[in-house]
Amino acid sequence: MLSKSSKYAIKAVLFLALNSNDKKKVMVKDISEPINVPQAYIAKLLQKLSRQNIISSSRGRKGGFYLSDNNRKQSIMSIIEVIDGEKNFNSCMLSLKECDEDKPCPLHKTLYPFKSNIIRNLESISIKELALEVELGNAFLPL
Amino acid sequence: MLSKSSKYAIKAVLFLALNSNDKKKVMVKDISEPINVPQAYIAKLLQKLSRQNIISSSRGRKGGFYLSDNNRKQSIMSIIEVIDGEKNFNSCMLSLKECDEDKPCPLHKTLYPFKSNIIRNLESISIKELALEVELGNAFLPL
DNA sequence: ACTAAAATATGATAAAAATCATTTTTAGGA
DNA sequence: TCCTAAAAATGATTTTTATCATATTTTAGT
Repeated sequence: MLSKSSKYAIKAVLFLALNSNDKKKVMVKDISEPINVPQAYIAKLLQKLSRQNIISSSRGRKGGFYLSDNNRKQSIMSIIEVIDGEKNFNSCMLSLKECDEDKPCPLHKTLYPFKSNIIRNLESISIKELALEVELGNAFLPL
Repeated sequence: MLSKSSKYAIKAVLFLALNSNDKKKVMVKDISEPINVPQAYIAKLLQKLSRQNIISSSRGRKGGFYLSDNNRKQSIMSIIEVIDGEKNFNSCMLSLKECDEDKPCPLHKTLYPFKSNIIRNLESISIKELALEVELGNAFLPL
């Protein structure tokens, strides 16, 4: 469903949402350790997200990654799109090229409604909202 | 979501549902071509399915793959389980080891209901039922 | 029995995804 | 200005997934 990379990225962004702001930057090694993802690997993902303005970064001394207020307004889907390139979600369950309401694959009718709801949710939930759930103790981010 | 292998396998099984029975066996090359999957590759998948009694086969002259009446009663999920090994579906959206109702990951609450419905559907739809949809012209199996 | 046609088994190769290592650029502080 | 700490860039390696190739067994027909 989600690639490992997307999962890592979401975890890292949530970690940043909870532990950073424009005054308080966090460097990769202090992100990679608590979320339990190899440092060099998460660094690459963060750079990609930063280039697409999903997260912010500054380099050099006192540098690090962080989330601005604007960053926090982005949807969870935007993270996935940057990392996985949206292909995964929008494609047919059986990977038939031509699969839509008119010419649905055998699984389309039963599964598409659910899938489409998942997509809609991921598009509508913002980083900020999701982080709030963790702050309120309604959700957890272990390992 | 589904691995390429699972998708191939489902297509092949549906093809067999539509084009074979215990009197009419089909050999790999006559399956691989219409469903557009490399012959040697689909052969491996079919062998795996055959070993787990999802489909039937007989070798030697006049041999081939086919679906018995019992085979057709199997669920679509059973195909996926044989090929992918069920890991993919039952795991948390963020791959956290500990993620359940008590200690949900941030995406659990919003997405689990949909995912769980998808799983339930795949478990309840039989091969026969899905093939019927294609026969009735309600669903298509192109490419 | 023999042969040819089929699945089955095994292992090799290729492609993609994930991980690791090294170098370069940038910016703050002495 | 120069040193150092950080991200950014680049590219190499490993692992997993997908694909290909070859040999082995089984079975029907002669």
